[in-house]
Amino acid sequence: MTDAMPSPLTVGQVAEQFAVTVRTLHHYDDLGLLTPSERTRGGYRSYSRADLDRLSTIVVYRRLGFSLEQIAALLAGPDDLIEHLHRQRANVTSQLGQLRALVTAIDNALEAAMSKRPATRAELQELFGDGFDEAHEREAEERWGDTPAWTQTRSRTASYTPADWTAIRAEADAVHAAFVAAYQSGAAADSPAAREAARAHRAHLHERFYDVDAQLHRGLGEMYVADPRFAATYDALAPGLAVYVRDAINAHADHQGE
Amino acid sequence: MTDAMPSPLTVGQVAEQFAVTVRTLHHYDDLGLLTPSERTRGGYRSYSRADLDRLSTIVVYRRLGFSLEQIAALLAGPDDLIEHLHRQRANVTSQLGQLRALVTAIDNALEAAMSKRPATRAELQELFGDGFDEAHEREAEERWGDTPAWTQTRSRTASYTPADWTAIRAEADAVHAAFVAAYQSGAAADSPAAREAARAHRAHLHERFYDVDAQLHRGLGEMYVADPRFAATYDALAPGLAVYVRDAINAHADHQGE
DNA sequence: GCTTGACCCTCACGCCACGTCAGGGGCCAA
DNA sequence: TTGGCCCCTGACGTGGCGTGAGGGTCAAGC
Repeated sequence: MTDAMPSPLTVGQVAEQFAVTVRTLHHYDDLGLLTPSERTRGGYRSYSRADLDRLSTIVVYRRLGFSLEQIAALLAGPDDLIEHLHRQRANVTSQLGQLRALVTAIDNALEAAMSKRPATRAELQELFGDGFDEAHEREAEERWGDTPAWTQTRSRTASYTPADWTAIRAEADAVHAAFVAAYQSGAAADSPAAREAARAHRAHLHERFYDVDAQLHRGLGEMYVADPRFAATYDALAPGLAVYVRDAINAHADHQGE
Repeated sequence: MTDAMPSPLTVGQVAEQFAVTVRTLHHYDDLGLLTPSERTRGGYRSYSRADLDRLSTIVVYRRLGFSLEQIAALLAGPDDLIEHLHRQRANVTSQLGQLRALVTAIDNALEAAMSKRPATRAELQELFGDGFDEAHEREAEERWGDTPAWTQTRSRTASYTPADWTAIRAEADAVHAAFVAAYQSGAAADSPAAREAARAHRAHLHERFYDVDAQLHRGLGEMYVADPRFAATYDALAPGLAVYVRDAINAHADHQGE
């Protein structure tokens, strides 16, 4: 937690500090993208402070989705970063469009493959597992039965078809996956990736169950940490995830409020 | 344009009919995913009607983003297609979230890298090339000067910064890329991919320049075909694209109207 | 029957950013 | 000196094909 590290570092130390693997550093060395400025007598790579600066630039560019070749060009020439960023944005936006079309296609396939009657309890249970049994539902009723959110939830979910429920389940899984991906990539709880996951989380609840404003969203985040059953659900996906989710929700809300 | 093809087909014929490459068919054969039921004396692959049916299933699954391994499983076992579709949807949705976060990150980088003064004419010209000179602008003024769309465009674009303009350029490029990708993939003008591109096109204009309803959007589509300069711009990206864009816009509008 | 040209065959390497062994050596404390 | 942890350099694997190289096959026209 302190940066009182001696200046020349070994691969392992550098790897840990930048949350990359040793293999990645070897790879960058092979490509000539980041060659440590010294070697020890024994042949160990020895990274200077300047090497670390360069690496941090590389890591940032990588997070922006640049290829290693592009990064090398950016680091070498006085090329225009802004122009590269625009090209990159266009690429990513184009990919976004393709993916959105893909989701539409999948949804169409799903609709074609499924019947449209409202879902039975058995189907719900199969979809959501132990989390969706009668006891769970009765408790929710007792706990929130007189809140507007619960009323809204009851009226909206009553008409959902099996297709809707499986879509909802898929969305929920995707939201969880996004949180886990951000968390395990080492991104901070207020990083774009984490805030994006929080945004998706709120949008999911808002669209499928009940109106969620920033205030209520923060409350949910706190509950995920405070209520051991919610905490256990998240921590089962990745230890420490519940706290991360709460922090990401708060970061998202802060960011929106600006 | 007729399907009066003899039933046993060679790789080249099959490849053309399904818009895949010969190498792809070889690859599927290598994997055992699609082994043609016969060979000629000379060793040529010979695809029967049943082989073609199987291939069409494979192609559809590929468009839905399944891996070849998953497709093999789906074709082999009586596995649940619906479950696979949900998993696939969750994956794609997760990727969507990641990409959205990436766009945010890039935008932040761009904002950090650029100043915020309004853009100069020289900058606009550099960005948009020949399409943005004084003559062009005067003509536009004469042609549309008294329409509400043009008034709105003037008032909104006046405050755009260089960062805004480069983002707009990137978006426009992305929209074009989406049209070209859909067009060249062989997808019909009313396919999800093409309609998604049309949606992005309308959203782009709507957000950046002036309010575009379905009616106005259709009008623009017709103009892209009718006005030779617009048609030339699109056809330069890919011959026949102008007509495709118009048809995609109409398909999108029809779909929305349902 | 022979030539021609379009089509087909089977290897086999290349791509991208590493992951994952395997086999061997260095470093440091007890 | 021993042990345990770290480091080194190859070298192959991943997915879904693209792209040759080097050579055989087929149908049509002469």
